Amino acid sequence: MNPAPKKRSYTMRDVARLADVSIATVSAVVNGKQVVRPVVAARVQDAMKALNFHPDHVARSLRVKKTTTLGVIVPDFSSGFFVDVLRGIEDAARHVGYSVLLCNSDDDVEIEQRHLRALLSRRVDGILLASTDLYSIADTQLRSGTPIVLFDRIPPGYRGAAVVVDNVDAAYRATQHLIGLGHSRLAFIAGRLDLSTASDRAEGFRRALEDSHMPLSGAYFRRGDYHPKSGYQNGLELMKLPTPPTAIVCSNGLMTLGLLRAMRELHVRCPEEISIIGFDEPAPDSYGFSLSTLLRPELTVVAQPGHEVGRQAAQMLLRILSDADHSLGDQNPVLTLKAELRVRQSVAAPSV
Amino acid sequence: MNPAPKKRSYTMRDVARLADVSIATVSAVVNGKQVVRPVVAARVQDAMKALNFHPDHVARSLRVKKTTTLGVIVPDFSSGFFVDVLRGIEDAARHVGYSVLLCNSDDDVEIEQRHLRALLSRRVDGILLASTDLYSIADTQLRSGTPIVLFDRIPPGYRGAAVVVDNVDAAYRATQHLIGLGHSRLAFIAGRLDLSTASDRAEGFRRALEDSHMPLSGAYFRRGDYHPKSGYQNGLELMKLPTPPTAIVCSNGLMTLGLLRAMRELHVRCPEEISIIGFDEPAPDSYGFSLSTLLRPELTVVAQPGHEVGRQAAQMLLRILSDADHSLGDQNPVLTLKAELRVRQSVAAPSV
DNA sequence: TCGCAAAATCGAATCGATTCAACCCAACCG
DNA sequence: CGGTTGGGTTGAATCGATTCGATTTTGCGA
Repeated sequence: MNPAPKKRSYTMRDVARLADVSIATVSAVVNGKQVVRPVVAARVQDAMKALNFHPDHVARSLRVKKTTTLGVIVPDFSSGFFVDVLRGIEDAARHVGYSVLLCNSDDDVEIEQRHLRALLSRRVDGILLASTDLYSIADTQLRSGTPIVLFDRIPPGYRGAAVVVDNVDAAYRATQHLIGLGHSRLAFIAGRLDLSTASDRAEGFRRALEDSHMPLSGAYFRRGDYHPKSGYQNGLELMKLPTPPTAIVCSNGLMTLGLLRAMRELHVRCPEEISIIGFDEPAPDSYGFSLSTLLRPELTVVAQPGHEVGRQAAQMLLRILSDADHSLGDQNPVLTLKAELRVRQSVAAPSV
Repeated sequence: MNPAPKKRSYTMRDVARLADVSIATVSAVVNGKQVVRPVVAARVQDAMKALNFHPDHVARSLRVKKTTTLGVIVPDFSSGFFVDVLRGIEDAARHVGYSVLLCNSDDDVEIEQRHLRALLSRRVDGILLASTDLYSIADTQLRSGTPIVLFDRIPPGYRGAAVVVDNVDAAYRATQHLIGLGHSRLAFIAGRLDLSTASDRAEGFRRALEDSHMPLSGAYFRRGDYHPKSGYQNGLELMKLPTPPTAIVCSNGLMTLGLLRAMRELHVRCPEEISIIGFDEPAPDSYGFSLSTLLRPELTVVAQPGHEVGRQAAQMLLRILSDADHSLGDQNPVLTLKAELRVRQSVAAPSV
C-alpha cells in the first residue's frame, strides 16, 4: 500500500564510490571539460546510469555563481502581445539551455517589487522586465548588479539595454492611413500615459494630425488605462458626442475589445459610420490564422512583433551575460522594432 | 567611463562581521525562527540595510533541500486555455511565496522530456504537467521522487494527483443541446485522440448520440490534431459533403478558428445553414469581455475553467508538498471540474 | 628495463546559507 | 553564596557540486 521509495536522490559521491573513482573525476566526466580515460569514463557512466544520477543544479549554481536561469516579469498574461513575447523569450532561452522564471506583476508596483527581489534572491543570471514602475528601475539596476533588459516599455531617455516597438511610428502610420482616406474627425483612445508605449502612441497620433495641419480636438482625445472597460466607456462617450468622430485609433488590444462591444451595443456600424484601427491582434496568430480576420468587420490593426520582441530581448540579455564584464560597452543598446499596419475591412473612407 | 561597481553581493558573513555577531545569529534574525535579543537584532538589521544584503536563495535551497519553486510544463502558449491555467498557477504559487519555472513543450515528446529532466535537475519542489507523452509519466514519476500533479490530460485509469475537466460531460451536454434543438446530422471534429481530452470529448459526443438513439455517421466524425489547420481542412471537407451536417461540435479553440475560416470562405452561413459549438473561448475573458461575443455570429462554446484548473492543481501540489511524507494518503486525488456551456448565437434549430 | 614528461586522477577547499550541540552568563532559588 | 536553569549566542559540520594544485599513472623513448 505504501511503496514509498524513500528516494533521496544520489550524489556524485555515490557515483564516485560505485565507480571507484574520486568525485573530481565524476565531475570531469559529467561536464566533459577535462580528459578522462575512456575506460574510466565508461565506468562512471555506468555508475551514473545504475543510480539514475542527475547532477544537482542547485549545488552547481552555488559553486559557479550562475543559475542558467532568466527571470521574466510581465504585467499581464491576458494580453496576446505579452503571451507572444513570452513565447519568444522561452524559445530563445531554451535554445541555449536557460530556464525561465516567470512572474506576473498584474501591473502592480508592489507586486513587481516583490518579484524583483525574489528574482534577485534566487540569483537569476539576468532579468527581462516590462515594468510598471519605470522610475525606480535605474535604482534597482544599480544596486543589484544583475543585468536587466527592459522590453516594451522604457523610461524617457533610457540609455540601457532594452527592446521596444516604435510606437510613435506605428500610431503615426495608422493615423495617417485614416487621414489619407479622407477622415478629418479622428479620435484616439490612449492607454496609461505614464507608460512609454501609451505616450508614444499618443505622440504618433498627435504628430500625424499636426503634419496634416489638422486640429486636435480635446473631446476626441480620450484617456484609457489599457483595460477593456476603459475602451468600452470611452467608446460610448465618443459615439454619444454631438459630433462623433468618423474614425477611432485605439491604443491597445483589450481596449479595442471594449470599444467593439460599445459599438455593437449602440448599433454603430463599422466601417460605414466609424472606422476603427486597433493595436495588437486580439489573439495570437502564431498559426497563420488571425482572429482579427474572423471578426466582422475584419479588424484593421497595428500588429506588434511580439515574438520578435521577446526573442531579441532574450538574446540581448544572453549576449550581455556571455560578455565577460557584463557591460556591452558604450553602444546604445535600445533596439527598436517596427510594427506592421494590417489594413482590413474596419476602415473605409468617411461617408461624406 | 567605467563606474562598474564590482558588485559582488554581500553574504551573511559580511553582515555578521559588521554587526559583530556570528553567522548563526544573522541567520536567526533573518528567518526569525529563534529568539534574538532586540538590541542584537537591531544591530543585525542595520548591518543588513547598510550592505543591502539579500540572502542567497540558492545556498539556502542547497542546505534545506527545498527550492520554493514549482515547475510547470504546458504544451502550448497559443491556446487561451493554457494561458488561463498558467495565470491560475501563478496566482496560487505567488500567494505562498513560490516561484514558477515555466516550460513550453510545443507538444513535442522530446522537448517535454528535456524540460522534465531540467526541472528535476533544478530540484523544483514539485511539477505541474500537461503531458504530451502520457504513457511514460508513471515511469518518470516513480524514479524521480518529485511530486507531480497532472492537469488537463491524464493517462487512462490514472490514479495519481491530477486536475482535469469533465470532458465527457462537456461534450455530451454540447451535443445534447444541439439534439434538443432538433439537429440530426451532427458532425464532430476531434483532437489528438491519444490525449484524454480529445478522446473524452469524442466519447461524450458518441454517448449523446447513442442516448438519443441516433446513428454515428463515419463521415461526420473527423479527426483533427488540435491545430487550426485541421479545423479548417475538416471544415471544408464536411461542408463539401453531398449531405453536409447541420451542426458541428469542434473540440478545441484553435480548430474552431480554422473551422470558422473555412465557413467564411465557402460562404456557409451560421447558424442558418450550420450550427457551431466550439471548445474554449478564443481569447482570455478574464476581464469580463469575451471575444466570442464579438464574433459574428456570437460563438457558442464550452468554456473550460482554465484559471480554476491552474489554481486547484497548484494548490493540490502545494498540499502534497506540505504533507510530511509527500503522499497524501489513499484518497483518490483526481479532481474533476465541470465546464460550462455558454449558449450564444452560433446555434439554432436546423432550417426545416 | 628504466626514466621522465605528459596525462589522468585525486584531495581538499570553497560557494553561502542552515542547524545543532556546546557554551556563556545572567538570573533565580534554596 | 553557590548551583542550577535556561535563554542567547556561537563554532563547526553540512548540503552537492566545482576547481586547482598536488600526486599518481601512463606511455614512450632510450
